[in-house]
Amino acid sequence: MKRISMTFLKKSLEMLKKAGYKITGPRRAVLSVLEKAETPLSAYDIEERIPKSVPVNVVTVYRVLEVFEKLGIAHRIHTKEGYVRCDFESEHGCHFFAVCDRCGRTSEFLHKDPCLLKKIVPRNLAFSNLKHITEVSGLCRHCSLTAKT
Amino acid sequence: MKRISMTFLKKSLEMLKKAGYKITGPRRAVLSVLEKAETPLSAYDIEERIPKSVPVNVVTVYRVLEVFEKLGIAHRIHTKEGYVRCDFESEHGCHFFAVCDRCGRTSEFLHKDPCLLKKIVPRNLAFSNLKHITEVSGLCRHCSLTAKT
DNA sequence: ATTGCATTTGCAATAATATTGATTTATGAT
DNA sequence: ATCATAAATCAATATTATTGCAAATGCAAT
Repeated sequence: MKRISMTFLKKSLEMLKKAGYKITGPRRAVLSVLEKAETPLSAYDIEERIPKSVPVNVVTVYRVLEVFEKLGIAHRIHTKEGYVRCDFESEHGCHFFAVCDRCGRTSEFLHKDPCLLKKIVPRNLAFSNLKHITEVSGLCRHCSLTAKT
Repeated sequence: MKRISMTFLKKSLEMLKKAGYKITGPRRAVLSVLEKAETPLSAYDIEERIPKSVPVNVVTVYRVLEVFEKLGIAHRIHTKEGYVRCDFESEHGCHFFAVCDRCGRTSEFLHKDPCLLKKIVPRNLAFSNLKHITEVSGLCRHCSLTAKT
């Protein structure tokens, strides 16, 4: 059976249902904003981008994002404050987000080697449960071409 | 000539001078707090730990930290909100901070391979100027032994 | 020691971000 | 169509961060 790539929205709704969460207006609205976003958005950013015809309270946005993060629908970027959608491309490997220091645009990618982090962290630190979602930062292609200094 | 390992305080003061910044009471006070800290501290945390005999305003702490981060004296941890001191152990290699998800204790370490990050980020992302200071998180030894679920 | 002066600090006000509890509303299952 | 329950809203408050400006401080030169 061939694997069919699903849209962010469709897959997200499916994940919500599966986890027993209800499909509500605010959740749809936030998904829709995340889907279009090119950079990480704060809860307030998201609130602003939701059509005023169906206003959603910021507090609600916070709570929706909390659920989304728990389910792996959205990821909270720390390098640059804000949330971005997850892409679900694969279940395996090491999950990374690359954040551009200049424009903030974020790219998600997977490294095929799931043990990569273990190689990075020195043995004597004895860290376990290493997070598979990690952020790195630098300059994206566009910004490194137009960079000054 | 033999390399002599310097204390955090001494080296920091030297760095400030070299960069043309003045050695002031608040700056000494913040350095002293960072030196003792075992976990990342917010500006407010730091303010609290400064002896009330020579109080330093939070706003000042913010500004001091800003300078420290620019000079590489302190590093702002994103995985866990707060600042930690830098250790200056070496100029080369890849700089990492490992943050414990449970207790927040932070360890700094270097990976001898300076190009490690380039191996992680896929070529087609074309990120340049990859930050040499990166954070990873997981459970430290102590916490993984006493962890529940 | 004293002076001059740029840098740094403190203060007050405000902005931005995040959290809570109580109440109302809307969803999904029946 | 009804109903139990999850979710959304509102208002209030907490936390974290930023700004402009007047006053104080560090430090180099006298």
